[in-house]
Amino acid sequence: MRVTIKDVSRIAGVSIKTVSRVLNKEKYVRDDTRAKVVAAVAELNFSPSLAARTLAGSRSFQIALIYDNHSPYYIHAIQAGVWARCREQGVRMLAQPVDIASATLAQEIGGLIDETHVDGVILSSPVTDAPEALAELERRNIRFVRISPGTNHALTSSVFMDDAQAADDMTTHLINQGHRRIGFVIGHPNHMASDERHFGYRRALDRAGIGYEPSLVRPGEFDFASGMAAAKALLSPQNKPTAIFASNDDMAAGILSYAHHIGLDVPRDLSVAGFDDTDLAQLVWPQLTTIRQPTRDLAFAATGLLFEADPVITHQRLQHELIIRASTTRVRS
Amino acid sequence: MRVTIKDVSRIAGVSIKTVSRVLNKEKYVRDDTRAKVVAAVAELNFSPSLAARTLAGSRSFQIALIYDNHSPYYIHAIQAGVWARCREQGVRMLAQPVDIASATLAQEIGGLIDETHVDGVILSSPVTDAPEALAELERRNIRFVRISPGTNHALTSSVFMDDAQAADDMTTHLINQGHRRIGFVIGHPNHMASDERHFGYRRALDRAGIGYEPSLVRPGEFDFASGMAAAKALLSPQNKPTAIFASNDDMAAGILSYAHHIGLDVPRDLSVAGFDDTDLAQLVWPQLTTIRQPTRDLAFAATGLLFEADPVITHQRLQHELIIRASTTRVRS
DNA sequence: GGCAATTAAGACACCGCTGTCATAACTAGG
DNA sequence: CCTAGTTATGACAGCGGTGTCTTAATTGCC
Repeated sequence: MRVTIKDVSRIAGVSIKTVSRVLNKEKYVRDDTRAKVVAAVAELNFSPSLAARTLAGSRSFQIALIYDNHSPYYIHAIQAGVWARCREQGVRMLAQPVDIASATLAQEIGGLIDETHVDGVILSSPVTDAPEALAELERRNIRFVRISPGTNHALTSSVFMDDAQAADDMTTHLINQGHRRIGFVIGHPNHMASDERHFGYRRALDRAGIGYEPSLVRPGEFDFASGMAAAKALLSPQNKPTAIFASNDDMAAGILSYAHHIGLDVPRDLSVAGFDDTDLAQLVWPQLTTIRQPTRDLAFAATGLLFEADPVITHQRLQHELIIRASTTRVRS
Repeated sequence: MRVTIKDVSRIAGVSIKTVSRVLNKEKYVRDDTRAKVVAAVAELNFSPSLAARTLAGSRSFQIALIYDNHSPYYIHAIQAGVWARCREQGVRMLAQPVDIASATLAQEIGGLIDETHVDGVILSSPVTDAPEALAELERRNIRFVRISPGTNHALTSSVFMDDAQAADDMTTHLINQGHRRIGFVIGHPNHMASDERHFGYRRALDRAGIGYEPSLVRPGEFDFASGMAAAKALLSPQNKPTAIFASNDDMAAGILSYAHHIGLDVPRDLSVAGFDDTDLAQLVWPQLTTIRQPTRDLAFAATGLLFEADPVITHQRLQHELIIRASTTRVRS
């Protein structure tokens, strides 16, 4: 049979309510009483039933992480960050993949909340900007924090980095290395960060007095294949970029692959830069110059905001970092 | 206020027990009664409280996926497979990372089960072979299925692939391409699959009448860095392998990187093969010849076994596939 | 030492469902 | 038409905790 709070109370010689107080770290328990309870809990190896606590109380000790992102690296880092913070709080994490294009998105999220009574929700991009999802969460009046939202910043607490500034930094770095014809691959249109990065690229060019040339800019989807395709278009004879800056590492890897394929030497013939600093950046050759996005830390911080006692809306910006590796170099004169 | 089964029963004009019957697809409900209930559920957009169902009933509609694996690709695929199967069953998945080296492993798993009352557990390698974890699950008499266990096969249902045969296939492929000096990088010692793959490599050599040369075999840890380190050791002048077979793709990527670093052309000067066919295999250049491990399908199948009504111990072998890409070629004469 | 304020502990209802048991409504066979 | 068996539905307790309220014990202060 399952060990219950009753067993603990019997062993400790107190009422179940007192055990409950100790479990929940409430005050008004004498130290010696607390000690007896703690001892009984240890002796019986008691873990309280989440189901019962949820049903009787006003908390469920669970939060949900909702995501729709097909980059394993990104998701892995996000999960790790959320999980680590949950662990500190003694709260369970429910990982919930969704499809933001699905017609039943709101229903799924609503059902999740009703079924599980989660205490809060973490939204990762691009679910952060799915109106149906946001509306559903608002309607249920549940606390949620967004990681790198692109829109509607006043709505909730959020954590993010400055994507525009990061892209600006990278572009400026390339310019400082003498590059003037810098290709750019835009990210997935669903992600607001894509716009920001695009904007940062353009701003840096502007400031340097370099004209923005549409033929040097290509759409992408954040995946390897679209990186390859973009490279193919950008590396045509009339374009002749000396560097290509991709909006994420996967696409940069695609560019590398295509460049090798047509016999270019990176970085001698072409500099390639990525964005995100996922593990992949170091698993390709040459290793990618990229922007370190503090993904795990963003997730960790976001989860911390969710647990904040005072639910005031807070925005936390985490610092990115320009990581210079072997895939970029000074332009040949 | 929350919508409860009472609200549904009132709208439908039946008792709460009847609503419960419909929810649980029990028999002994007339079709017209069922229709009334279904309509009321839809009208109120009712989702039953998991906490209440868990507490009152004998099921929790949740299972746990326990893993300790630092390959994002692998975990991503495993999660996706488990999740897809859970979704079909209307069951929630609790993802639980653990540290199999931790002294509190058993306690953590025990606590998880006591707290959440999960209906079953999926174990992914290498937790599949952590004795404390297995003992704890046995002690709690909970159903669990293992994905690619290395030991103790009679203990539980499991799904797996034939790692030895796969490594044999790959080695044989290299031999057929004329390679005789084939280096091998062993996987992480915690993983039983490492032994199997190592064994398969050796068996293929044997069959071809090629001697097993310890200097051509190096330990690894399943990560990029250990692949690089192994390459450094293997590519010494006295060794001169014409091919290196790594026990996973991450290490193969490390080998590629080191080979490029010292100016080797892959596959002209050196063939490199991986194992797993993670996304990474196509994100490096040249793309890796590797073994496709049906990771997602393994997870999907394992979860299916967990839901099997009749809990008979079943072992399901899924087929691997030799994927030939650009990183290997005929040996130069 | 007496009284109010504070601290400490327990009694008990109840959270929203399911399991068990009782009972009502049908169906079939003689 | 009656009885037994089957099908359909409901009443009610109880799962294991927490919230609220009550009461007892202790403390502080004049």
